[in-house]
Amino acid sequence: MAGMKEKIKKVAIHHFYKRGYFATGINDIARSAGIQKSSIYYHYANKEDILFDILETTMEKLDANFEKYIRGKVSPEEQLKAAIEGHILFHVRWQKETLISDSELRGLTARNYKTILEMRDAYETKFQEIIRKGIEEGAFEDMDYKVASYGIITMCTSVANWFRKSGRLKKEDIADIFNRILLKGLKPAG
Amino acid sequence: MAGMKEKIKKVAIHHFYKRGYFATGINDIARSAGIQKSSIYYHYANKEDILFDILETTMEKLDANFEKYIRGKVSPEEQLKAAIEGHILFHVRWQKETLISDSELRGLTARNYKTILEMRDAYETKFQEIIRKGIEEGAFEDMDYKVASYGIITMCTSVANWFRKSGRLKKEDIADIFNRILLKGLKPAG
DNA sequence: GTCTATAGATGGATAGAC
DNA sequence: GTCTATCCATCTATAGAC
Repeated sequence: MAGMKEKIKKVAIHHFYKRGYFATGINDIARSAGIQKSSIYYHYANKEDILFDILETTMEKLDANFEKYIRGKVSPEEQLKAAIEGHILFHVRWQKETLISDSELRGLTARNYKTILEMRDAYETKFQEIIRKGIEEGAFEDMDYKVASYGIITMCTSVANWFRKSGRLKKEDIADIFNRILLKGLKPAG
Repeated sequence: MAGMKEKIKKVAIHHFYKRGYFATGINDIARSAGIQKSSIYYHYANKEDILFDILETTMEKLDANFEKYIRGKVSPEEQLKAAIEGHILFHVRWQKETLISDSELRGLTARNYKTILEMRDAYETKFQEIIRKGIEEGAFEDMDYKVASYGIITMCTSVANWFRKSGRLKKEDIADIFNRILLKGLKPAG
């Protein structure tokens, strides 16, 4: 069937999100895709390969999303605000995928693990550079820019954990609240 | 052997932290504890029971830690600062346990899951109440206190993910940086 | 490209001796 | 309180027919 690989990926995302990678069996994925488990192996070399596919494409999309939001922004303040907004909206839009990216890295063997980690590090470095430059220019308070970036990124990543489309607030509201706290928090006092 | 239950718990924490709950076998735990896997079942009813024991005692200690730090603090600002400091230092002190608490809840069946979730909700509510009161009194900017608390708690929880004892900064430095960003970020602008 | 059948390993858990 | 032995379910992955 054409598109079966995409279907397998889609149902795998659902299961990895709901129960976790190790708790999900090839059988669960096959059943949800409407095929026999052996047919999975025509499309993917093994179970880890499915996870890696999900993580790799998610990281690629996350990076493209960053570049889209940052385009045209010049000052560190503008850039950070755009980066935070983009990061939050992405984690709402791709809630399942980002949650898997955040919690299932241990399912990867050394080589694949390294690949994804390098992509994540490259992404975090972009955030860090914005903050580092902002501190350098005096737009942000002097502080350890790496620790600050860890905290900021994780805070924004967390929306994937608790955001509900049926909730009181829209995703744009969340982005506004977090941006208000974080930008004010980074600016030099009085 | 006296203390074997504690030993099992200790090596289980190590394995759950390193590889995750589902990826860890009863055999791994038994080997690390220096006994046969069947002997595990003299001390614990089943595998999940070990996980539940870890999560329950961690949540109890986290709550006691909160109360210890909050004691004597009156204003919302003082209280939030103390709560944040206590939360961060706890997550550094009990790094493995808190990381498991944060990522292995899915290993629990319904009843146990509910128990731990209620403990976590009660803890988060204490944070939320501080922020809600601070907004009410005008000490903090008017914003959705629940969303703010989710972000703040997750940001502080994140230290369990990346803090290294061998790193450049001491745990107290991290607490200072985060408190500076967050308290300034919550205070009304100008 | 999907199927049936099954290999081969490992998982959690129990029985009963000591 | 720990052991040996074992049951039985489940898991990933492969072989080979269609």
